[in-house]
Amino acid sequence: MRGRTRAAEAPPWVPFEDRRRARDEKREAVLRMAVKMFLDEGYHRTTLNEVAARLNITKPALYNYFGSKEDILIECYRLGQEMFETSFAEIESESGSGIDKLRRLITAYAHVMMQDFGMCLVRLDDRELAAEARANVRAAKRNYDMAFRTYVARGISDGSIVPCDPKLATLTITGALNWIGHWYRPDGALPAATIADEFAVRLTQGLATR
Amino acid sequence: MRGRTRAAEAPPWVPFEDRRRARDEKREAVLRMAVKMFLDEGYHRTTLNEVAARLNITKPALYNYFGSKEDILIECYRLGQEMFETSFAEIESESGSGIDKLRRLITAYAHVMMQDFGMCLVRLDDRELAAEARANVRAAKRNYDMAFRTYVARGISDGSIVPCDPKLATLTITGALNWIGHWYRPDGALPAATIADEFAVRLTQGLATR
Amino acid sequence: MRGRTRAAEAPPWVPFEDRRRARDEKREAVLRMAVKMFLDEGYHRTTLNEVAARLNITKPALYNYFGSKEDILIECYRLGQEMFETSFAEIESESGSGIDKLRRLITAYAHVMMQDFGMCLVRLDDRELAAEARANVRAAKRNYDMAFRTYVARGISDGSIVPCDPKLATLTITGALNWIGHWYRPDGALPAATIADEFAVRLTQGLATR
Amino acid sequence: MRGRTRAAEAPPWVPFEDRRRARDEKREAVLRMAVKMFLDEGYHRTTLNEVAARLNITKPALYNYFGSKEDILIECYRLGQEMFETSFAEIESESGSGIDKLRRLITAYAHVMMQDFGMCLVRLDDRELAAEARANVRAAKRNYDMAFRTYVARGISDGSIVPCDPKLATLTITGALNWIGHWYRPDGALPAATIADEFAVRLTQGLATR
DNA sequence: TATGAATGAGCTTTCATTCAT
DNA sequence: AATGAATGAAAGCTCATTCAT
Repeated sequence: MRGRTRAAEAPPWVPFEDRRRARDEKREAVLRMAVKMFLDEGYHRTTLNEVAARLNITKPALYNYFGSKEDILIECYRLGQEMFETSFAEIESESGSGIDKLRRLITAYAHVMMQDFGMCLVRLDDRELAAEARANVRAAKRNYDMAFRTYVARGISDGSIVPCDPKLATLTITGALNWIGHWYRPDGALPAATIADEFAVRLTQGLATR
Repeated sequence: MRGRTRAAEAPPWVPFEDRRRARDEKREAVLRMAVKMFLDEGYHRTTLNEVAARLNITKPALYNYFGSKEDILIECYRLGQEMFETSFAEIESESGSGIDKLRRLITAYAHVMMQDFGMCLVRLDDRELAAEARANVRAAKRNYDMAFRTYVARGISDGSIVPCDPKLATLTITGALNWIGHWYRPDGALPAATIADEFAVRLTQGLATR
Repeated sequence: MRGRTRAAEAPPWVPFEDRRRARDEKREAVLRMAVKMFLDEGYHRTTLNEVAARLNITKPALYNYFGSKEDILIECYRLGQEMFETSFAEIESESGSGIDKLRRLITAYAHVMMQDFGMCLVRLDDRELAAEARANVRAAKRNYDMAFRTYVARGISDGSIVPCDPKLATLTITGALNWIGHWYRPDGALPAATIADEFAVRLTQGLATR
Repeated sequence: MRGRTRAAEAPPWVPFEDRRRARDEKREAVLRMAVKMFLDEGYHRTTLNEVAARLNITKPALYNYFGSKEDILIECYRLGQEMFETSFAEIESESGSGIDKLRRLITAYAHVMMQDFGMCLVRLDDRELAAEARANVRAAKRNYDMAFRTYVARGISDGSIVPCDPKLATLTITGALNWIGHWYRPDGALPAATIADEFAVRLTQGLATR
């Protein structure tokens, strides 16, 4: 009865749509809470009980949104990877010399590294993941490294970067960038944009021709 | 014959000394195995049972050498800290311009970071430690950062380093260095000395005046 | 039909109430089983596994009702103390001469001492408890002793008890009473009421004036 | 050779005797320390390590004197029983009316109950013992109870004690006496002799004819 | 006789996960 | 969709006891 009355008042797909949206919002809320707690306390020391409690729900309710604790972790990684990959794709689609693109890549990478899901990739331990998911994550990380290396190599080719070993050059750059995830505090003295821009300058200082 | 001769030559406390030495050696063996496994598998996923099994002893035997799992972890950190601090003290005692000492610090830090106990400080999670030990470790880490910052500042003063913000300059250097602990493989293509020397050059390229 | 009728009659919170009641009942069942086993076998020798097994549940299920083994013990003591204190309060609120109240106290104390939770106070070892809980229990025990001593002193004042040292007089009385917890068997030859009444007579025989 | 020389100097059994005496003394020292700690901390919470440490020896050394922890406990009980039985035998061998002997028994029992080995029988848990030793201890305890009951009955027969139920009369007496083991402190305000004498008076006050 | 080292057995506690409702 | 309750699996730690020396 009630259902019909409602259906008459509004397009029939609205409740479903609403319901799905509500569901998605809750799922996201779980994810945002979980990532914060994973980063704060570590994956192992974060119990699902505590995650649920902070969301004012109970532990089994989480299983409506995720199949397992590991699934939550996988999703954290996935969202982080998405952020990286979106940034990277945009840079790749643009034109510019090797050094230009390298600088843009550094800036973009730094920005992602200062967000919860982005820093997951360096702060959380991918050995928590089962083989498949772990392989996936590691492949992604390697790809990001390769992106840096590719731009360095391109810069050497097009003369915008001084001749050097792209592998070693990249290792210092990505190291400095990844470490951001370990010290950055959103409420700290340094704003994210400053950090990102400074790093782009500093990390390419020795590489640029001129 | 030899036995007798020895007995005549050696002081009577030898057996005790032997025992103590054997004990110390075993303690160290535990530690070396533990640190390897902590680094390989993570602290949480490494069970004392497995550590013991790999040493061909049983779990409770470990308690002859360490009071708790956490004590083993603390000792790993302590040995790492010792390595850093020994290196640092030597550099501090030498003379040289700011940039010189910074370079030596980078080389030394990189070397320690490529050894098991040294990389503990960045690979293991100090949140596993109870309050006191954790505070200790974090203070040590801060000190190391300060050492870098101090040399940069000194270099700016003595004109060997270009004027810049020591804090930001240091963040890229220590980031790149700390990250070594996450990618270095003793059996990899790059020898430790190469990495250390290259990093010293690269990470100061943009800082040196001339 | 019946379902509906019931639903109409009963308030909607009944299921919740039911659940809570069920929960409380189970908690009590745990407690009753635990106290029996603690008394039978001793606290240390009673494992949570055995407690759980006798209740046809598993060990971790116990942790739904109690935070730790010690918490169960604390609760046993608390229930025992409650029984003593309820009895005592009632006697205190009544009127009567010192010897009258002493006799009533003896009877009441004996009765509590012949019940599981009551005899906990003398049969279980309060050194199993952590400092705070132990202090609490010991204070309670001292209070009970003081109640006896107070009534003896009062009886001496009002002339219903012959002059004597209240401390020593009390020590024989409470000793005899506390020991009940060590020999009383519910299925033994002597009914609880007989014991309580006899003790009230016997233990005051030498004290009453006339 | 050396043996002979020695044998010539002194009776051959002396060293053996000495050695045995030394051994016995050590055994006793273990026992005295153990009983103190069992009483102080409880049998379970007293570890052999701690016993050994307090004697400035090591844990396995204890096994030279006792076959197991339980053996130590058994010996504590045995020594306590000996004390009781010696006292009892002496009283039994004397003459006197029922009430006289009952009073002497109370005094003697109280005295034993105020000594370490004596109070073992009521302070330590005989369920720690394996079946045989436990049966032995329990039989002894029953015997002591029976001694009291016998003297009460004898007193009723010879007219020195008023007619009453010997079982119930005895329960108050032995209860008060056994409880001494739970509150007596050697360094307390009441001297042992006072306690023993007072108890003898008080606990028979209601029983004596005249 | 005494020791350091090792062991086996056992216990409490934790936690992700499942299930009936 | 959500809950309370329960579970299996596992981990760290303790301790009496044994053994080679």
